[in-house]
Amino acid sequence: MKEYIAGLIQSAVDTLKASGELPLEVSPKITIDNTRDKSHGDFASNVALTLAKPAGKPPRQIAERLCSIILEQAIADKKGVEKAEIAGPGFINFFVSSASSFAVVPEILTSGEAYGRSNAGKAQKVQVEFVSANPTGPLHVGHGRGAAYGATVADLLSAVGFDVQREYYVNDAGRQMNILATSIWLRYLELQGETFTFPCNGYKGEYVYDIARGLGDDHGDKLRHGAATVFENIPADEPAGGDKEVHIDALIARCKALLGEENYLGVFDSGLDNIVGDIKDDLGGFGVHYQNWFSEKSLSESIDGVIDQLNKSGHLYEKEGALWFRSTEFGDDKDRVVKRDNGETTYFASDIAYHKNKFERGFTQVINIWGADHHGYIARVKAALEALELNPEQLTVKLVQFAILYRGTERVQMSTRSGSFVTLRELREEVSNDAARFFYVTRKAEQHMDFDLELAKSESKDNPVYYIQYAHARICSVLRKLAAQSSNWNRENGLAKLELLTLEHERDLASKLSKYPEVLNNAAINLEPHALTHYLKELAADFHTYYNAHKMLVEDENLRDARIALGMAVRQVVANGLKLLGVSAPEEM
RNA sequence: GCGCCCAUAGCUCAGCUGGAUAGAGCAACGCCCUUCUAAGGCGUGGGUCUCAGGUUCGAAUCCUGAUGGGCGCGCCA
Repeated sequence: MKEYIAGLIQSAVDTLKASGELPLEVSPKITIDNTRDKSHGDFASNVALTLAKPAGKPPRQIAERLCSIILEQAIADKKGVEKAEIAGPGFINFFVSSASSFAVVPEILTSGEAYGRSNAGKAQKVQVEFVSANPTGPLHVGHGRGAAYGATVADLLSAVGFDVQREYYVNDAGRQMNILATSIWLRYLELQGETFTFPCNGYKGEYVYDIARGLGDDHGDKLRHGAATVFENIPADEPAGGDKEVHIDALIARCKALLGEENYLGVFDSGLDNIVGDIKDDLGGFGVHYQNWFSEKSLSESIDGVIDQLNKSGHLYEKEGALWFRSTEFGDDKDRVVKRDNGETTYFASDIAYHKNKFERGFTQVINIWGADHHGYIARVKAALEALELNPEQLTVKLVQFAILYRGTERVQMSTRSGSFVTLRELREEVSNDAARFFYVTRKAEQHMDFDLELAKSESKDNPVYYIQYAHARICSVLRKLAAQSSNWNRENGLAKLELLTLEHERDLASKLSKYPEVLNNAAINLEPHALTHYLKELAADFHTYYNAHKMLVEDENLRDARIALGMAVRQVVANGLKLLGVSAPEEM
C-alpha cells in the first residue's frame, strides 16, 4: 500500500512538473509515514512541505494541487485509497478503505509462518559474533544480555533475507587459559591430599573442583606431585607480600615443567573442553545456537603473517623491545603493542588476524556484539582494518550495556570475585528461558537496563511476556471452546465474511497486523529487537481490549467465523514474533 | 585528565532516523464489574523531553558547550 501511495504521489509530482507548476529539477524523496493519530488517516506524506522551498510556493498550495490529482487517480484505480486530504501545515493524509484494511487477514493466514519475512537482505552474507566469553568459567548473567541480543539480531536478520552466520570466538589461547589449567591442576592436587595455599589470582569457582575431579577419574594419581616440589622457590603470592601476577606465572611454568608438555596439554584441554561444553549446553538451553565456534588457537599460524603484512606496509615500529602498531595514524588514542618484549604476540595481534580472517570469508557485513566495557577496543580494531586496507565500515560493533538485576526493588549483588556470581543458568532456572530471552531484549542495546526478576516471574498482565503469550493462548482457548460446543471454525466462510467486521477495535487490529512486516524489517536493519517486543505488546493489548469488549463466539455463524479469522491472524503474528525472539507461544497457560 | 555511551510523566521505558496536540505500562485518583476458564474493564490527572546556545518552514530527534550518571583508558584476555 505504501508503495502504491508513493507511486501516486510521484506521478502527481510529474504531472505538475509537466504543467510547469513545479520546477523540472526538483525530485523530492517521497516518504510515506504511518500516522500517529487516527484522525490523520492511515498514511501521511510530507512531500508538499519538502517541495515548498524549491518551488517557492506555500506548502498547502502545493498539497492542494497534488491532492486533487492524486485523488482522481486513486478513485480510478480502485486500489483501496478512499480519501486524501490536506491537513496541518501541508501534510497529505490518506484514508484506506475498510476492505483493503482487512485484506491483511487472508494474507496472514495464507502465508502462515512466512508472514512478515522478506528477501530484503538479498542473501547477503552477514556475520554476527556474540557472547565470546572467555572459556574460563560458566556464563554469568552479564553474558545473558549479549546472548539474547545477539541471537535475536541474528534471527531477525535471517528473517529478512540475510545469510547469517552466528559465531562464537573461543579465547582458547593465552595466559588466562594457562591460569585456568594451573588452577585445575592445583585443585586436583588438593583432592589427591596435598595441602597448600591456593593462589589468590587462580580460578576459585566450584566448577574448577568438578573438572579436577574428572581429572582424577581419568588419570588417578599419575599427575600428582608433592606440594613442596610444586611450590619450591615460587615467589610469594600477594597476601604473603609478593606479586600475585609473578606468583601465578611461576606456578604456570612449574605446572608445565612438572607435567611435561603432553600431560599439561591434557589438563589444559580438560578445562577447555569442559567449560566450552558447559557454555554450549547453557546457550543451547537458552535457544542460542551457533554455526561456528572459532578457535583463537587456530589463528596461531596466521598471526605472524598479519604482523608481517603490517610491517611491510610501514605500520609497525619497535620501541623498548616490543613491536608496536601505529594505530594513532588511524585515530586511535595511543599506539598498541602487537608483540611483547618476550616475543609473545598480544591478544590484540590475534584479534587483528581474526578480523582479517572474518573479512576473507566474504561477509558484506561483520557485526560484533561486545559488552560495554570493551568500547575502548573499537578504535584499534578499526584502525587495524584500515591498515590492512580493509573497509572498517563493513564492521559494526554493537555495545551492549550492563543489565542490573533487581528482586522487586532490591538490587541483586553480583560479584565475579571468589567465584561467586549469578550464573546465566541460575537466572534461566529462576525466571524461565522465555522471560529471560524477552526481558533482555526489551531495551535498546545501548541503554542501561533494570531487570526485575520478580516481574519476569510474575504471572500477571504486568509481565509483558505473560501478557503476549496469554493473547496467543486466549485465541487457542476460543477454538477449544468452540470445539467443545461441537462446532468448528469455517475458515473459508470467515475470510469471505470479513466485511462484517465493522467495529473500530477490529479495524485497529487489522491495521496493526499490517504493520508487522515493516516493524520486523526495521527491527532487523537497525539491529533493534526491542522494536519487535514493543510491537507485540501493543498487538496483544489491542487484542485483549477487543476480546474484553466483544464476544468472538457469537450466534451469527458468519460474524463468528469472520471474528475468529481475525483472531487467528493475531495468533499467527504473535506466534511469528515470539518465535523470532526465542520465546514460546503456548496454546494454554 | 582524555575517550565512548546514556539523560523523555512519581517509576520502568517507547517515540517509526527532522514532522501535526510527545506516547505506553505500572503507581495515583474516579466510575463499572462477576465474564468466550482467565490473575478484571473503562476513564481522569500527571511533561520547561537535564540545561544553554545553534542549524531550518519545523528539533525530544542533528551540531556545539555545560551538568549529572555508567563504562573504559595494560607489553591482561
